[in-house]
Amino acid sequence: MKQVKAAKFTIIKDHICKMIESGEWLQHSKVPSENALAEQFSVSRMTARRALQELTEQGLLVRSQGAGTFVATFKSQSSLLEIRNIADEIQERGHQHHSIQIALISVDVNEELAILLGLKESETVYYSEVLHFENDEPIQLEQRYVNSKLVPEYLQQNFAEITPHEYLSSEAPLTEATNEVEAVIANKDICSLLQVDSSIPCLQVKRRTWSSKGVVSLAILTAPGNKYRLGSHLIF
Amino acid sequence: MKQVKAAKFTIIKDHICKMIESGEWLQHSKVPSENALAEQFSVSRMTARRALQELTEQGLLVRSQGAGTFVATFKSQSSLLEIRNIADEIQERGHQHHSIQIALISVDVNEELAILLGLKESETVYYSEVLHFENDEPIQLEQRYVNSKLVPEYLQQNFAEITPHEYLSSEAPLTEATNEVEAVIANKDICSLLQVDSSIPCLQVKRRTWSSKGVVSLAILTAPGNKYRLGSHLIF
DNA sequence: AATCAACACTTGTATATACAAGTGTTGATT
DNA sequence: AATCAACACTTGTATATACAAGTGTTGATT
Repeated sequence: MKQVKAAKFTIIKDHICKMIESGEWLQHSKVPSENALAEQFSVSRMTARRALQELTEQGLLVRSQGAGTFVATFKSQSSLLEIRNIADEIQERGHQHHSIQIALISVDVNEELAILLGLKESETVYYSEVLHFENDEPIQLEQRYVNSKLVPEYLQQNFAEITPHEYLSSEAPLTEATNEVEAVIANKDICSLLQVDSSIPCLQVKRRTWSSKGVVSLAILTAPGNKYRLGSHLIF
Repeated sequence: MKQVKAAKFTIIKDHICKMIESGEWLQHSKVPSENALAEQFSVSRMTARRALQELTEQGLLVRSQGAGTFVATFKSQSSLLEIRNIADEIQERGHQHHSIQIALISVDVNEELAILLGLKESETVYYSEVLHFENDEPIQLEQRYVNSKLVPEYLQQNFAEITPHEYLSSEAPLTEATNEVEAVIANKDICSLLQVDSSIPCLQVKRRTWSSKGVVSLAILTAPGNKYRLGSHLIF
């Protein structure tokens, strides 16, 4: 693992992200000014400015000339050039999640799952089931199958601390993903976890992610379709 | 209309856009370096850099430290980053479609529709409703509101021959789009058009498209969620 | 001919500085 | 009490400068 010296503006960005994600800085609260950050981190104003600027582009902050910089309204659809999965969006708003179960599964080579993950004979898969909350309401169920060859220590993670997505991103940098979106009526178990009536349509995203070494995981994300929207923004 | 003096970096951005859009600079061709642009436009390197930087974020250019800046690959970005709307996919398989109705609508400035389309006082909207088929089965309902200023001859088109999407693409080259995906229970009219039971969840995509002159159209695409999938593929 | 160090050129990060322009507060004037 | 000009503070744009770091070419050495 090559340790690259982090650029100064990323240190400031990380700091601000942490303050927001941890809930220390709430919606609409004022963020230190460029000059304040510059002094605090002993950098020039332009460097502090870059950190604020990039976070603004990512939709975490909003800025107003003369007035200052503020933590963005969490609800706002901020996504650029990406189909963001719902969990990612929640993450930015300081989400909570409960791990329901994790397991090691043996998969038959001919099963669809094995094909999707590109598994060979007698390879195994890790499975995790995590429920995501926002404001104490269940908002998304994440069922994830992970290639055990590529991420051997997956099951040892404490998914109360870190989301599967966060862990996978840190461990095996993702280079690519495919998404399939369906509208479904979820089964009883999922409905009861999400606390929705079984007649309510849900959005279901099947997302496969790749690292440079192959398919890392297949995530099945289910969310009530009336509560949450999947936004995207694209340029031709 | 207050005429604001354009910032220097936008002048450079506009110039580069024009060179690419006009076809003068082809895919992968080398773009002048920061220093070259700085001299050409009599600005500092940092200002020229900003123009290149922002166009890179928009996906028009790609940059490589040491090597230079190049015009991005046109096709790859769009197909990779696109949520393909269901009609587009059908199109590739030789689809059929029936026009159900077309109309001219007056919209109140305060209505959501007027806001979404960026309409001013007393401007009008064209409305079209087209049902798409595959193998003689209804597969998607397309309800589309079109800015009558930007596409004045919309209603004159024969939508038995050409799909609204095809026509709009030819008429006002689309530069940008936002999509919102929801899982919904469609109303009775839509269900009967799609020939599905009213308990079946549907995928509903709200897609707004822009040309360089503004919002061109708002399309509401509804499809049975169990039959059809919305696929996408993205690169981080 | 093959090798490779030196070099010119490119983008990336960072600083210090200047002025423009918008916002909200403070305090003198009415 | 109401008004509003002055002011401090904020973000936005722009410049000049320095060095880091990656790339591709050139030319001397082998």
